[in-house]
Amino acid sequence: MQDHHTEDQDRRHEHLHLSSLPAARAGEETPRKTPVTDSARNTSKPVRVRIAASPTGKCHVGTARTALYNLLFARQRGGKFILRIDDTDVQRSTTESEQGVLEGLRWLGLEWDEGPDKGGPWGPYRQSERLQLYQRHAAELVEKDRAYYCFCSPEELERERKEALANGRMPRYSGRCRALSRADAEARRQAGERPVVRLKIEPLTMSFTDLVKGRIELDASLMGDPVILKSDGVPTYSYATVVDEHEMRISHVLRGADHTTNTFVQLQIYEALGFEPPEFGHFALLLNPDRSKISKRTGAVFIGEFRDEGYLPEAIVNHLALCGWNPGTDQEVFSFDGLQAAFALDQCSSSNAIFDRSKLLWLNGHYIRQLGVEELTRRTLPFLAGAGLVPSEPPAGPELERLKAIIGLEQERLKTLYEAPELVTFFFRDPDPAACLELLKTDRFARKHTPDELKRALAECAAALRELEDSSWTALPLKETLEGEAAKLGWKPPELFMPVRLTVSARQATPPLFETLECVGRSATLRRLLAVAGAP
RNA sequence: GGCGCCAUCGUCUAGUGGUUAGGACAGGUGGUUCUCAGCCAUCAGACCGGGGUUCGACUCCCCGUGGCGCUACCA
Repeated sequence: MQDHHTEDQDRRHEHLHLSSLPAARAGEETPRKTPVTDSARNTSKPVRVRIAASPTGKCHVGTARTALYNLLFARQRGGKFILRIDDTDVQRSTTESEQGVLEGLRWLGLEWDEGPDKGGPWGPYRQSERLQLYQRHAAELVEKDRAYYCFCSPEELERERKEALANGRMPRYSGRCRALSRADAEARRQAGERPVVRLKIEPLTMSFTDLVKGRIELDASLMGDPVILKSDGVPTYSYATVVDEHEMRISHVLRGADHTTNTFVQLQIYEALGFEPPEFGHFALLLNPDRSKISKRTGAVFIGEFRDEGYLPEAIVNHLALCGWNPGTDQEVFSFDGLQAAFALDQCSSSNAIFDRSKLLWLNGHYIRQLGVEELTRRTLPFLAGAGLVPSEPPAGPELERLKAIIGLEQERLKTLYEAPELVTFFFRDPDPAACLELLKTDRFARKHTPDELKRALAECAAALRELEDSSWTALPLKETLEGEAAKLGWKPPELFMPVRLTVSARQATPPLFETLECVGRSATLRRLLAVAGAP
């Protein structure tokens, strides 16, 4: 009897441990019939991974990173990447609110193979559209006596919880309704009461081998019986996820570390349902700069915000990849294909990482410099149009050529697309002469001479420059002319070049002066020089 | 409170008993240069604390401490 009980427990225990390595059982007398190793299972099933997104209306960086890791894993194994909407929280979920999440992922280039918008063999891909499935399995669990109806009221539960806390005990469900007979439960349901369904937790010492964190253990006897179906018939997260992972043939559940502990409840649900659990891997979380849980309070955490701030999707993907994973080499810059080749779960960090903005900014600048001028111009267009510098319909012909020249000049000083309008405005609009004059008084090079001397010099420059025809208004002749003027004045080059720069752009930093003048154009340059030279 | 996970420069991290503890971003300095940016060079900067184990610990073990997570009819 005793033996039988032990063996029974042991067997169940084993079932819950399918993912543990056989080595952990070394010395066991009777070897398992078919010892299953992680690697054996990995190759025996087609790889299907998923991102389970809450329809919160926005795509969170954490969600994006998890999606990326899943996608990379799927692609390198020739598997499928599935997008599922976990919208069982009726309060927060609206039909439109999933749109933001989809947009964010898509903008990053993290395209899914199956999802709510494109269907697939195991849909629907919204949990709210699968309620009957959960309810059916829940009824089976009650039938099999692995779950039971619980009629305890939320108030009652809350009171017990507080009481336990006050007495320093762990708050967990007492299991009172376990004792209810099936007949009583049925009668009360007929009478109109709306119970929840709770899973009967087996008080086992459990463990599983996490693909990124290694072996993790937990004593299930410390858990209370969890609700799997709420009184309104909607499943709880842990339960719905188990049913879906199974029904959708998910082979590897790769998700955030906030789900590590939940995994044990889920393993018990798999066991109760008679489903073989998938592999699990939990990624360490992304944190705020103060090491607190990441939140919208502390700056941008949504993909859409980064897009609006002029970040490139490839920079974000690259940075996200490096936040929690490393290639084991000194390489920092990765294309998506490069990531796909290098990514590995066992190189993923198991300690939390701060989402570092400055490194992202550097990467963004790097990718901007890498882009062809044509492509960079195309991507910058929406920002320029937003600032009213160019019409919203894409320019063509000479207009486009000029725009490309301008963007080309600013390319290596651009860290985000968002900065573009501010940097290039002066190519399109004359600056305020008064503002230029102010700068002439404070700039460290211009300061070498009095405002009157400067105005005279600018007027002379204008006169000299006027001699250049439109056709020879290019960097080299411009350089020769202005160098000649500086020599004539007996000034060091910067003492003249800087005032010219300030006069033409009202900015202390611009691309190289002569290329800049070329792009600003003959008439605008002369007009601006004269405006400041003749300013009061 | 209980349980789980984690702990190397400011940040992301490499490192698996013996290393000048390496790289990248950010910061400092210098060079290139008409400014800025870029590029190049260079400097500074870390093993949470305490006990063990060991000839020898960043590395292994234990205890603290700290962070994060879970402990819901949220996901």
